[in-house]
Amino acid sequence: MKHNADAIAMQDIATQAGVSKATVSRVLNNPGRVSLKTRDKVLAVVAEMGYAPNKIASSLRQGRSRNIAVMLPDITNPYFAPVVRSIEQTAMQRGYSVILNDTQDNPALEQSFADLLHSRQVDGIITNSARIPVSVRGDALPPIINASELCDNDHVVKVGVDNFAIGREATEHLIKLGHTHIAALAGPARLNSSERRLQGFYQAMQAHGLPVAEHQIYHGDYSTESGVAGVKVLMQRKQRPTAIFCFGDLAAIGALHALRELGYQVPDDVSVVSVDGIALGAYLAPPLTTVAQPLALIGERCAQLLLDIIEGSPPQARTHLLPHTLIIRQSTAPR
Amino acid sequence: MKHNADAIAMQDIATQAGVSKATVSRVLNNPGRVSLKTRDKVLAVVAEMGYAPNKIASSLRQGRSRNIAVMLPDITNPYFAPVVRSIEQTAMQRGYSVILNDTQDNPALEQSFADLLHSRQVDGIITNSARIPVSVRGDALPPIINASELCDNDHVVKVGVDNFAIGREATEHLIKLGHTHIAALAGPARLNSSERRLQGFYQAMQAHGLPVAEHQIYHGDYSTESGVAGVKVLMQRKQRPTAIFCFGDLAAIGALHALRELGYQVPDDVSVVSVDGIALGAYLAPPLTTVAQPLALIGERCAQLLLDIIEGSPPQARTHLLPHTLIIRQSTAPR
DNA sequence: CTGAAAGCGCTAACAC
DNA sequence: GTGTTAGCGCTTTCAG
Repeated sequence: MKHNADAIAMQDIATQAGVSKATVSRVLNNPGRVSLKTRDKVLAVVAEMGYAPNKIASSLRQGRSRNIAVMLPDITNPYFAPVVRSIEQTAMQRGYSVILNDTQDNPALEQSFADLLHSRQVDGIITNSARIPVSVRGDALPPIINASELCDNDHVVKVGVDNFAIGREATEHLIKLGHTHIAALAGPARLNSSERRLQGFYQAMQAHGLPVAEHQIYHGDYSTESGVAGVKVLMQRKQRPTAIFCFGDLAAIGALHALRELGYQVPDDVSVVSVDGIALGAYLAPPLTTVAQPLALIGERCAQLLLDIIEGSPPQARTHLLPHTLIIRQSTAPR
Repeated sequence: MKHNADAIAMQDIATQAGVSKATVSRVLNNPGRVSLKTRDKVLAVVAEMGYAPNKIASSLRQGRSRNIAVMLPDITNPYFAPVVRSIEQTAMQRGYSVILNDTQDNPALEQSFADLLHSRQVDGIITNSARIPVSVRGDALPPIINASELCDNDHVVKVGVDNFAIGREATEHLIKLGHTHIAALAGPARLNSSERRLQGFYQAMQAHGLPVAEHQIYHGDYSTESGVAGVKVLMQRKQRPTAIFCFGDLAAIGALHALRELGYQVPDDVSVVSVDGIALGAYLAPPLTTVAQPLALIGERCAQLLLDIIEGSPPQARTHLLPHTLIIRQSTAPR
């Protein structure tokens, strides 16, 4: 006996309960429209036979899958895990399932995942890349949420943080501690998040009359390895920084590691501030000062907005910026 | 114009290309059975109209969804992310999508996710919990892979590591370094992985004539917080350990943190060895000695086995134990 | 409040 | 090599 060869269909329930398929369907989806008596009878048979409606058939008939896709560059980055978890929870509460797409930041893969929408396998997509893989035209909002890395397409709903303010506040924290030689261990120049943080950095420096030279900036890729590499470069430049602003916690972990290897004490010799607020930050040596993003909230908001669009209640606002928080721990100290 | 109101169906392609639906379907699924000429014509029309077959309809007709579900207790644990990524990649290569289920270790949720299988939304499940949420009877293998926490049901295919050997080898590493007072910061007693590692620990200690008392064991829950709590308890017991065997890297991170706070030097005062091999381990202070699990391989194997079962080629072996590796870094040192 | 019937878009026999 | 036909299992008019 094949484990699923004994599939029970709605017709079986109907026959057994002495009603029609239509009535069984109503009991399951619109209990209100059925008399209490038949309802109980049907429910009893359903329970007895262990019946579960075939969701594929239901999807086909209704023209929607009740699935959404989450596209992200790397599920291995601790930044994304809480976001995904929160998306999944919210979706589940609203009756949707989440299909995960780790794109490894590969445009070809992003495109292939976008076909899920086209082939009706998902009703919408939350993408954490600025490359919107679907042609967006017309006046209706497409069922797409653009998170983390925001694109500049006005027809797409975006959820993120104010990276400019984050860059400014992280830098100001360092400046207030008396640092004047501050290096920035940035992300890829092509990424919006990195560019905005960098602008915030420049603006804070300028506002305090602090000059910024090219050699104070290092462009990595947000990875731990790039944090290591960045520190090695930044610390051997003529004007050695007394503080480093890392654009992501993963890079900061690498930076802390490299600084330690080079024999510098954090925060005594060098202060380190970063961005993201991953859970592990509190357990690093030293515990990391960071501008935390509301990861769970970002995920929840993405899911709510996407499902609202899918279900016909598109939001008024296109861009949703969520609040960040500077968490001061022990990786920063007065100069 | 609704963005998807203009859905193109296979019939449209057929009409446009002057052939029947069936031929279009063949071109897309069995190109070999169609003449080169019609094939080209159909493909041209498909490309021109931007057609993508409705996967829901195909699924309904074929009786399989080409989706699989991955159930895990917490996507936020760095142990799972690489496993999931690898599952996703393998599944994609074989034409399947992955539905993610973060169960938060909640049996009720696990059950509700198992209904995905029942309602035909997925063709199989990879579960990282020992609670198999589907009644398994009969001789055929159910489309379920049990990973990480292995259950003792012989009808289920299991993928994991040899936790007994891991426990033994981690402990022996410490013993070889001259440690005799070794504490174990274990996981929940109800979990198979923790119990096996603990048995391995006992066996190694016994084999070297080292006594183990109750007070050398602390049962946490694999979390960072439990690592902190465990160290605080273990270090204030009469016979203070000179080495701690943490049953997971996350707990080890907490342990390292707590040890630092209590003023102990690792590895000078206390050695720490752990299990998992998460990427961050190499960047901790000090870099963590750990018994690494082959995370990507585990994920890949889970996916391959599940898809093999789904596609009718069930494996001969029920239990698949994958190789672990002791990675010696700087958190352990001679007594 | 309930049933009959149509059909979502596709694939797989089965003919030709 | 290609077309015709019959559903997959469900939901939803439309009658009654």
